[in-house]
Amino acid sequence: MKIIQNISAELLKADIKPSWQRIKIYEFLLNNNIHPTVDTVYKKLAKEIPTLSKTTVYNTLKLFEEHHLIKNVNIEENEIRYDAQNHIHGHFKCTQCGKIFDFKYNYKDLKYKGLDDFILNQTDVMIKGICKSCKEKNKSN
Amino acid sequence: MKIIQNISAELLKADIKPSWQRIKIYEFLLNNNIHPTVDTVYKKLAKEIPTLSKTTVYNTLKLFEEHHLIKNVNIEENEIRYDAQNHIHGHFKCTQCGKIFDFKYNYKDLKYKGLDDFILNQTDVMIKGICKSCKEKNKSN
DNA sequence: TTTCATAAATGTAATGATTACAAAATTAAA
DNA sequence: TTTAATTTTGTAATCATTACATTTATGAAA
Repeated sequence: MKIIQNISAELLKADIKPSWQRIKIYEFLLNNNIHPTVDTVYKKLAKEIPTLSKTTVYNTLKLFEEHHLIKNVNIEENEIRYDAQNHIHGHFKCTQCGKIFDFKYNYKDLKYKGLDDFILNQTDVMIKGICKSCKEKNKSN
Repeated sequence: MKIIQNISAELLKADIKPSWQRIKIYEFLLNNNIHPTVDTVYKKLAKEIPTLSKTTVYNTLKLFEEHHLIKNVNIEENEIRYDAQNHIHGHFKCTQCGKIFDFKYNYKDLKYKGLDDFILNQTDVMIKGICKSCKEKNKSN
């Protein structure tokens, strides 16, 4: 749980003017590592900020992304999800229950062929499969 | 360049009845490793098959994917792309020119933490950055 | 060949996420 | 306070995808 002042300071450090909406949106992302969609963020915060517009959520999240405060995680086909975690991790999507799991991997050991003289800014490892819980559920049937 | 008979046989092997549309769509994917969108496939083939419907392209590509003949590559935020290559490779997206590059990586060395007892079906490595050509273009400015 | 049943393809309409845009509200500066 | 700039808001437009009903093609049986 980060307090508002810290959040405000982090926004400023990223060259983002800390408006109330921006603070609340960033706070939500920091306190909810659930790779939320725009709609999820909007619905949760609309309770606290009744005047909140979905366009604001879209604009704000895009702004955060451009300032490298959060990452755009391309897990689902049809919607953007965001992730505010700053440690390197991969995403596992269970194709049965739809849940998304974080996992760690040895990213330092990764070697690439074909990307000489390319600038690598963001690496994502995405795995699809069946999660433990679904796997066990399937066994019992 | 695969010939029609081979393509037909491959479809049958995947339990897919080889209709003319399906053959042409699969042929296009095999001969064009460009991670095409549905729209790209549709537009190219509409010239050869004037009656082709975009819905058919959607349905067919989904069918191919369900039968593990092709893969759904989640490179862009807003559209599905497909890949018929069967060797393991990653995708690099240049955030400047938008081009997508394939690259090889040492996938056998990848180790995961947090996915014990999970079934891993498909692993994707996606990198965003600046390609060599754009990097050099930027230098000269 | 004709008939019938099934599968595949087609076209249109609906959905839903995202974006464009202009107006309203807020903030900062003068 | 006045003014300008920034941020937020709401509505309308866009565009990829899907739903669905109709038409067409295919294949087997008579």
